[in-house]
Amino acid sequence: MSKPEREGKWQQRWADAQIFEAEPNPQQEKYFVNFPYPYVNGYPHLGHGFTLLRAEMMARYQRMRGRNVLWPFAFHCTGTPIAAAAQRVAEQEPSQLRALEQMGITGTLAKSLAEPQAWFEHFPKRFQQDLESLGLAVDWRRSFITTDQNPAYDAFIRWQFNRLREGNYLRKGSFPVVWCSERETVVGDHDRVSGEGETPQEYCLLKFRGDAGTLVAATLRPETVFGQTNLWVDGSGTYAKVRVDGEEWICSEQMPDKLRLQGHDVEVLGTIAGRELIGQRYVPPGIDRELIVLPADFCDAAIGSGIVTSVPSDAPDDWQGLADLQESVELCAEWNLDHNYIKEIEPLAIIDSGELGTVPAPALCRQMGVRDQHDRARLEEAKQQLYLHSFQHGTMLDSVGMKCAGLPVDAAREKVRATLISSGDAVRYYELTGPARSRWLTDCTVKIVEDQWFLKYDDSDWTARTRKALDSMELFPKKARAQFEYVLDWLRDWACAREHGLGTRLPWNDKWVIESLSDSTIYMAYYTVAHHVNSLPVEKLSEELFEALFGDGDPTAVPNVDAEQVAAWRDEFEYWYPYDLRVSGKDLIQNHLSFSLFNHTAVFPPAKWPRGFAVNGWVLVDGEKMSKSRGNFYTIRQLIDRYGADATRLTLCNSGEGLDDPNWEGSFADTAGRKLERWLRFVTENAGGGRDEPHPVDDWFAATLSQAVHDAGRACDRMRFRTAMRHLFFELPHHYRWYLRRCGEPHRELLHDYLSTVTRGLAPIVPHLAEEAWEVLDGNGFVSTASYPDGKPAPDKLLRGEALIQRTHADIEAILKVAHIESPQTITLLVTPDWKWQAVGIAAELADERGRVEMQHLMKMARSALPTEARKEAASFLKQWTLKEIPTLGPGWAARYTERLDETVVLEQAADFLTDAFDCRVIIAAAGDAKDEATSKARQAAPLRPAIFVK
RNA sequence: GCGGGGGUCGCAUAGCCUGGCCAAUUGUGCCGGACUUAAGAUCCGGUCCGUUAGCGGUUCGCCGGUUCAAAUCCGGCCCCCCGCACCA
Repeated sequence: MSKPEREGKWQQRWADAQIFEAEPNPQQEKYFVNFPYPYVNGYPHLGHGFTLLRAEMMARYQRMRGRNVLWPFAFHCTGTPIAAAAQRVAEQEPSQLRALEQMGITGTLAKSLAEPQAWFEHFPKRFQQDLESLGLAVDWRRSFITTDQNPAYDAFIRWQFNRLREGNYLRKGSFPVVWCSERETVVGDHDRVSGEGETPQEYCLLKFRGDAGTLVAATLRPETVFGQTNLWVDGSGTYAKVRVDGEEWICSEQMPDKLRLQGHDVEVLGTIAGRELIGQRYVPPGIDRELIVLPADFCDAAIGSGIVTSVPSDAPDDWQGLADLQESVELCAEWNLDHNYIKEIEPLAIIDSGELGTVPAPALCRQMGVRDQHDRARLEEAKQQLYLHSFQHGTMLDSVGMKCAGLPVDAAREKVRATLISSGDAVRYYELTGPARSRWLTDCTVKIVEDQWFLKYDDSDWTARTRKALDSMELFPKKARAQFEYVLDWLRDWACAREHGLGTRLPWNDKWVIESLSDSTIYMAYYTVAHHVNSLPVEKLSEELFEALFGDGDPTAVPNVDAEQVAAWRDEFEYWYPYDLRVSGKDLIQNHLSFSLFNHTAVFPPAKWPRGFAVNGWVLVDGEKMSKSRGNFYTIRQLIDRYGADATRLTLCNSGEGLDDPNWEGSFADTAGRKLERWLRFVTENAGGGRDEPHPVDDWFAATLSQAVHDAGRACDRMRFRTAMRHLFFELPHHYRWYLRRCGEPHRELLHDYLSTVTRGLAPIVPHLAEEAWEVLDGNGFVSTASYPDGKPAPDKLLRGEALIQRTHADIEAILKVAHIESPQTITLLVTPDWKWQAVGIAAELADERGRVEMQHLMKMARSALPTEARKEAASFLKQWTLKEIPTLGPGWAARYTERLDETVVLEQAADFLTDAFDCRVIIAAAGDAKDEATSKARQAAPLRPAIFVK
């Protein structure tokens, strides 16, 4: 039977037997594992595969540990990507069509994808097919999609948000968005013809008060107010006089509209020429002196307020503008400025920027050879460089105010901003990070949405409770905990609703659609009853139903649904929930997983809080990031077609564990299938075989096998499946081969034990192959539902004798190699005399915990304890032993020498093996009986290390 | 810059918490041998340097320290990955 046929056969049999369809069983301990539902705008790929498989292996492992396992799966459609992609298909956008084509989607199917509906139908179906082909042990009955396309799920999410609102976990606030004034709509990335990725950026709008009104200037660096020396305006431009929130402002003519969008009360009063402002004096925020208004050509009335505050110490533009004026009497005269006064303006040192000094802008301008204020390229570069550098390394000098002296720049920035805003000397103001143009060909601006809903992740009580939930969770790997703890504190309020895209509408205001990271936080609870409620008609999907299923509701109060039915479903939720494990990539720590935890502590009592998170790195392909442009992007389907499901799973399992990025190795994948076939052949050829008589080395292999299984089980408990796989699949065969070399033919029961153990141990990883092997072994039922093998650590004593043989074998090989002896005639093994054991025992008693032995004391003890004839040799032996051997043996060495091993017996049992191995006579003798040339080697004999003489 | 995780013998990985049986696991690649008409598969051996007796030398990002003893502990530096959000 071919591999695909075999894998298909088992998938069919599992489905027929419904072994993965989870039903509550109060007698049995449950285990609920899940994976963040994937966003279905493509097919499952290698990246999904790795994380997914970890959940899958855990599900299968826990089932074999006797747990009743729930492992469900669903699909996420909320948000803008699918809606936008469908729109683009409708518009026949070439890049979108190409993307589909890359996935092999053309013709009618491609055409149909102009409707989001078609995406929901096509991709989840294919996802499921591909994952079934991979052999996933999922209960597919519970599958669903999100958004209002699915009324039941939709109702569930509405229930969740009602609960959040009742619990006061939501607040309304303002939030900046990218806006098209023409269409009066939010402009997402997908709605732009240029400027994708540009976002609103918060500026600090500074107010400068003077006779003509209040000049306003936007800055990203409020901490530099201490270094202001003047103001800049566009002398040839025209400014607007505007009444803003009761104050009279002077700003660019574009600004009133922007201010209005940002929630200010704006009335345009008239205009004023820039020229008129020049030479006037204004009182700046943050410092205590008047500033003069000067002309500058880099002032652009189209950006911000068209007015710029000047900090020549730290802003290259400002320095250069000032320098240009200072160097030109004519220029000053042109603007009616007193050149002498201008010349006296000097930059003020306010920030220590490390190697760039305390007045970095002039220095940098000179160093880069900036010609004048029109040398834009150099000035831009200087600005970039300086901005980043002082943000990262800068410290405020003692000359600054507002208690900022000594603070790092980023901290000072926050402090100054907050101080100025609260004193009314500045206001928050937003501009885009760069120009963006909408699909309707309008330039976008920033609008403050006033009634934006937020989840209050910043709330300290909520955070504290969530932190408590985290404390009682199990994390895989444990190392991830620090990152989680940091994130819970760091999270701020989250804008949880959108005016566009797909999703569930806020129950109390259907203008808002719940955002995709907010409708995916507690839905794991929905899995517990999904197969019951998915198909319910709308009239049964009441608030009361979900309150009775997941909250505090009364089952008898549910409209249109039988109370007993509701109670039964509630019992299922009670049985399965909380989830025991959620597996994802480590990038979700900072949003999705933390959100999930927050929402659980808001909606559910502590008994229903999540029990475990597992996170992992992002899969690399042969050491490189996977990407379509590199040509190393693989879908699960492609991998299965090329390697088969089991080989794909084995390679994924082998690619890594822990937080490091796992690495899919092509060369491993190429040989994985062969390795698996080899195991199956091995099982087939050996099932039922073996001898019945015992052999001395049987016990050793039995112990080694048991130890390996024990280690593998412990590794699986910690989700270290690669470690487990390596123990069972790569290391055990080495031991088995040694075992065969030692005894020729394996013992019947032990052989069966070996085959059965490895087969079951591999079942979570490569289930199809394991089923096939299990059938060959006449196993009971499916291996998928068999019990994971048990093992225990091997007793040292059992390993010691075999270690002696292995060591001796290796020593002989080394000697033959180094001495260039091709075919030895006789190998004599000279077993150490009793008194050496005794001597080692004495040394062990005298050794301190560092392994040091007081030599004089040792010799004295040895003299009285050891037989007379040995005394002469004992001195040199003990010296060698204590100085040279002990340090290399490591701590705990003494234990291995306390119980004497009868080396003669052990070696004699292995004599046939050694004779065969080296194809020569092997003599075992006491060191004291050494004859002829062998005598010279006899002295080397030590406990557990016989002297060897080769002839 | 901030938070987190890393850097090991061609490549990939184990070991590090709890220092010493660590020249260091396992896979892959490569080399040699057996089997085979051959290829493939399989099995055996080798794969830091040196070595005519089981040994010696030099290694675990770089520099320094602690210790009888450091891949492992401490300090500094360099480099890589993830995240720094309102997006799935």
